[in-house]
Amino acid sequence: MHNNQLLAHDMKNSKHNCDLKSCFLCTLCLKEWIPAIDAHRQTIPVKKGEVIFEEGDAVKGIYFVYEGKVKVHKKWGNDKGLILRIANKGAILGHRGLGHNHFYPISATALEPSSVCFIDLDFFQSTLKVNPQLTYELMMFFADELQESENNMRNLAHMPVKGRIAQALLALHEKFGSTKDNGIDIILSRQDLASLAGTTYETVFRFMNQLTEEKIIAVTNKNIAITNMEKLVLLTKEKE
Amino acid sequence: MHNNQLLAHDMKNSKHNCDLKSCFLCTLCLKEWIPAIDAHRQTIPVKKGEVIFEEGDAVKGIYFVYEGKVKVHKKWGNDKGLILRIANKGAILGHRGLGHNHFYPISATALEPSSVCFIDLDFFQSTLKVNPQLTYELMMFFADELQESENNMRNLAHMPVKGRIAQALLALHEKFGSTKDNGIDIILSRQDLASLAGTTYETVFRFMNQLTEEKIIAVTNKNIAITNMEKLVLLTKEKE
DNA sequence: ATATTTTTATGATATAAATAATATTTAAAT
DNA sequence: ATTTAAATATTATTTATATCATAAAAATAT
Repeated sequence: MHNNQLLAHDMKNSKHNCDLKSCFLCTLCLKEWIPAIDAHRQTIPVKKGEVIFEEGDAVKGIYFVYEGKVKVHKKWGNDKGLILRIANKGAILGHRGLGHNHFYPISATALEPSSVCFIDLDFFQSTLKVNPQLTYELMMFFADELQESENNMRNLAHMPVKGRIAQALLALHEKFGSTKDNGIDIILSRQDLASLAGTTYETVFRFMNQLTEEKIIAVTNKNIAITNMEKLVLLTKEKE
Repeated sequence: MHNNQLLAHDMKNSKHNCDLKSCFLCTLCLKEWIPAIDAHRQTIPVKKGEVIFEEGDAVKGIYFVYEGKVKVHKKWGNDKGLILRIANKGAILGHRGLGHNHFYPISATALEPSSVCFIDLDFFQSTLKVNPQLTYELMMFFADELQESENNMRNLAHMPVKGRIAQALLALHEKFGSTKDNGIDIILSRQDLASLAGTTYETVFRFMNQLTEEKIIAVTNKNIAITNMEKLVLLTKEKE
């Protein structure tokens, strides 16, 4: 459904094609296989806010982010949700659609103008067969993701909201680094930050104010800078 | 003199050693590799409540459950925790220790007298190299686990406790089936059920009473029977 | 340039679920 | 067999966080 629209776009934009050497797929494949990837990939430009695939869609293939940032999220009802991950340059996307369920368990939405590379499922399966190293690393990647997911699960169950917000900020800082003025190099709406910490907009608003008052963070426009890393880390630590 | 000892030892082992054809590992390996597994495996009996490995321990290898049930859990503070999974016969255990972090992110504790098969990491890595099919299926298994973990994450973030308890009971029923008298075929303490639903003992106590009053479940001794599946499922569907 | 939608701001109120406190039953250990 | 420890039962109280309500400011579309 969404894919049809997206596929229609890609013919025009060949200038944004990736360099075939920096993403999860290309760095882990035999170099002899790269031409095959080149022949099968489809580069798809996505606008900010555009949905790449949606929870419940049949899995047709797998994506790699060439440019931009994409949020991976799950819905609950029609106004709540949870962001599970933010995929950036080079990251694999849609791999949750592998496994024995052939429908995406999550949605992917661009947070900024992005460009993703699409590989259809059949070709991806062949790629796995031809590249055991890729299969192995994909397995390892899943192991890491599972570990992180279960950490987050434990945090949702037991860590107070303020700690979860702190944790989210630390993870964003770790993943996206900081700009020249020490701000975390990603722009997120407060609602998205709330969905990342598993809470509501209002609660994020309140605690962000509190963190600012405590001089643990500094917010300029939409840019968040961590000014007291120790205290922020302390907030994520279990008590007693 | 040695003979008697050996005989006794053999008898003990043959009773508890696995048949090399039913677990995750053995069903997915080339049959030619089975003797190698046989030579490297170590069967370990574990008592009820015994810790097989603990969160933070260095990863030495991987386990397969031959007999019994093992809870996989994460700690928070020293009195709180979260059960992530209950591994039963045939299941792989400790695979969260694969990935790039070489310390177990979780603990494994036997819920009943069990028997597990230990494979050291080096040999397991060789096994993966020799058996691409195993690597592939392990990757798929991780994909499934990640999907389940993220479902649970969303539920922890948004589903009310009663729904999460319902969800936990449904998952237990799905996984362990039921005894002749329609009870879910696992005995869990209320505290473990609480840790599985991500809540406290008292809250589980309250809602289990409520579910019993509503004739959705029936509890006899420690055995839980689902008497109204539809209503139980409905509780997991209530949004907003 | 103006209308409309989305995001942000902020206090008041409601409530779900945790915590606390205590009694009792059951299981494990000496 | 008896002490000790662990699991269960139960109600009252507290608190953390969501919900509600409303307004202003930005951003996006017309």
